[in-house]
Parts: sequence; C-alpha cells; structure tokens
Amino acid sequence: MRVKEMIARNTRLPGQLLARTLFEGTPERVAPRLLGKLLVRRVGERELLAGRIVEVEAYLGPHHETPDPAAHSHRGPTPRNQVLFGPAGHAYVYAIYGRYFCMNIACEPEGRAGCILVRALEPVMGMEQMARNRGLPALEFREGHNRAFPPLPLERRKDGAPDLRMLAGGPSRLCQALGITRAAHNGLDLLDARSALQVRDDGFCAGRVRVTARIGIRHAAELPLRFCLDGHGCMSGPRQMRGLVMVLG
DNA sequence: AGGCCGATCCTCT
DNA sequence: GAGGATCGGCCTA
Repeated sequence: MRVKEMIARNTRLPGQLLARTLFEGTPERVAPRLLGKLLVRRVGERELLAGRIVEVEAYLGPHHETPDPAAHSHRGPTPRNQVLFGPAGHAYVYAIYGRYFCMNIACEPEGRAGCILVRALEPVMGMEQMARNRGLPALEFREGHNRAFPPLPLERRKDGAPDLRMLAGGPSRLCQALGITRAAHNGLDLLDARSALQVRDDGFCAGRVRVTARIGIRHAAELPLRFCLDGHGCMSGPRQMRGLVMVLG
C-alpha cells in the first residue's frame, strides 16, 4: 500500500481516474465520451507520456443489435480477442500488418465485447520521448513553448522537422509514440492507479464532436461510428470528412 | 499444412 | 494517389 501511494505521488499523474460505469455502456455511447480524456503511459517510476484522445472508433460486439463484421469480436472469442469479452475498461492491444500495434478499450459488461479503437492523440506530456519512440528527428521548441503544447501547425513544415500531428495521430502511431505493445500492455486495466497505462480525466470538456464513417475497413464501412473533436489538428485521415456534428450534453 | 489478408505507415510519383 | 513491407491469426482443406 505504501509503495502504491509513493508511485502515485511521485509520478504525479494528471487528472483522475474514470469510473468503470462509464465504459459499461454500448460502444457507440461510450466512444464520444472518451474524447478529451488523457491516455497516460507510465514508464518506470519517473517518466510520463500522455496524450489527449481526439479521435476514436466504436466496434460493436456480437451481442449488439447491429451486426459489425469489422469488429475483431464479430465471430466470438478467440485467444487473440479474449480481453474484449472481459470486463470494461481493459486494454486490447493487437498487432497489425506485421509491424504495428493498435489499442482498444473494452466496453460493456463481461461477456459482451464492444470496444473503442483509439485513433489519435494530441501529445500533452513527454513529446520529446514520443518523437524518439517514433524514430523522428528531435523536436525543436521555441522559447516558452517547451511546457505548454505549442500551436499546432496545420501544414507540414517545410524544413522537414516532424509535424506534431504525426507524433500520435493514427492508431499505430500513437502506440509507437507511447511505446504500447501487445506483450507489455494487452489486458491491462486502464482504470487502475497502479497500471502502466491509464485513461484519466483532467477536466477538459469536449466541444463539438464530428461523427463519420470509420476509416480503413472493408466491412460495415458505412456505419457512423468514428468520433473526433471537430476540426482538431491531430486527427488522422482526410481533413474534411462527411458527417454529423453533435454537442455532448 | 497452407493461403489469405488486415481497425497501418511510409515513400515515391 | 498508389504500392510495398511484413507476420500473426483465422479459415479452409
């Protein structure tokens, strides 16, 4: 207990943990509520990497009334996707294309397998380490901008320096930036203060949320299950995408 | 046992 | 905008 408290204090994690009930709803209900939350990676006892969730996609479990053949859980439990059928709030990390990882958050009560794919983060803490993790050149910060997040460039920089959007904009880019792997992080409880990977709330209020079709899938490609902070510079995919705008209440 | 293919990213045109 | 890298998981035989 003492050790846990020391870790919690020494790392000074931003914000606070979320309630598990938030994740026990259906994925299309949970997804927009994750926008603006922080995904926090603890590295050892001191280092902290964090990004604000600006884009997510919902994937519907096999019990959902709407079939979702794009979901990994669509055909029922397998050794790979078993975390999705467990309790809400746990990380499902899988490998894709032989070289990358993607991270999901399990939703719904145990036995149901809806989930949220985290697709893009706005880097908040540890940007320099994120750039190193991504194999990008060192970031250069202007005077006074090394603490607060610098303004987002909306166009690629001409000098070849990394576009800050590219640090963690994209489901595999964000895993690379935070050092998330299947071996180390699949199954972790994101709502446990001792976990190396957590979702936390620092009070940020999501404004307008854009709802569009999901990206990069073949099946059920029309379902409006992608949610992003409208117009945010760090979202992945096409800049202008057809969709509805909702305001969270 | 073998084949297919993906919730991606990067490079090049 | 197109194509290649690269391999684990899942399906078929």
